[in-house]
Amino acid sequence: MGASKSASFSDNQNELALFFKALSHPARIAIIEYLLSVETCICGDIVGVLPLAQPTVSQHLKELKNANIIKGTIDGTAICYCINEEIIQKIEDYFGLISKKLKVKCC
Amino acid sequence: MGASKSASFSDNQNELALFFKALSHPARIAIIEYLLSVETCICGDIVGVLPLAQPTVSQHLKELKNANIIKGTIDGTAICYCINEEIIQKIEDYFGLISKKLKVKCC
DNA sequence: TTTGTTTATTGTAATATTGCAATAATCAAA
DNA sequence: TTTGATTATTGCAATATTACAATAAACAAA
Repeated sequence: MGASKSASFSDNQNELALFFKALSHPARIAIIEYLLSVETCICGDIVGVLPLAQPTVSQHLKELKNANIIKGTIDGTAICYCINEEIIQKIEDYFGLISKKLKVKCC
Repeated sequence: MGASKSASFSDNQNELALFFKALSHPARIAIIEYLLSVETCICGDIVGVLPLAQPTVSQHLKELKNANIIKGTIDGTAICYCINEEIIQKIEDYFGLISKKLKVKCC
């Protein structure tokens, strides 16, 4: 074997794992940090910012998009990428919940 | 090629990516949820809870430990596992920071 | 239409992850 | 010391990820 036994876990567990998997590469962290640093969402220069070839960057962007972490809309020849606020809020809440549970229960 | 070009990114970006990688598997999410659900940190029955063989669970626990997400201390024949509060707080803060930036900048 | 610019897709090689049987290691209790 | 219980390690097969050259697709402007 070798494939992940995702069918053995709950939908919620798989969903969370997929979200974190999308963030599990430094290039994708760098993309998010770049999107946060620019003043506008319209940004057609992500390729020039990263130390990776264009097809590789395109692939990483696709993964972030599939995971619903960024949104991309066509803007002439360029693509406008934005961070999806909703999902960030959702994850912040998730860790907040964990924190709250830990404060009560941990030794 | 095919290996991750981690040397091309900052220490902080790599560190974050490694943290998320440790959470990028449903079994490891399940382990964390289980640790949160039990009333005490002393828990030698994680293997029985997961739909995976003992060596596989042991491997997942090792990865969570390496990522500093859980702490394990020996307690007789069993191992006592706990969630590392510090790192959870750190990540909660990270997403909080992203949220704050988004509220100001996003279109 | 041709050219230039930008992003996506395909194909492929290198590397990493996942899962588990077999086995080892550790330690408490008989 | 032997037995039983629990966790770790090793070795290997199946699968997934990463990176990029080559190429395609889409579109604006000359």
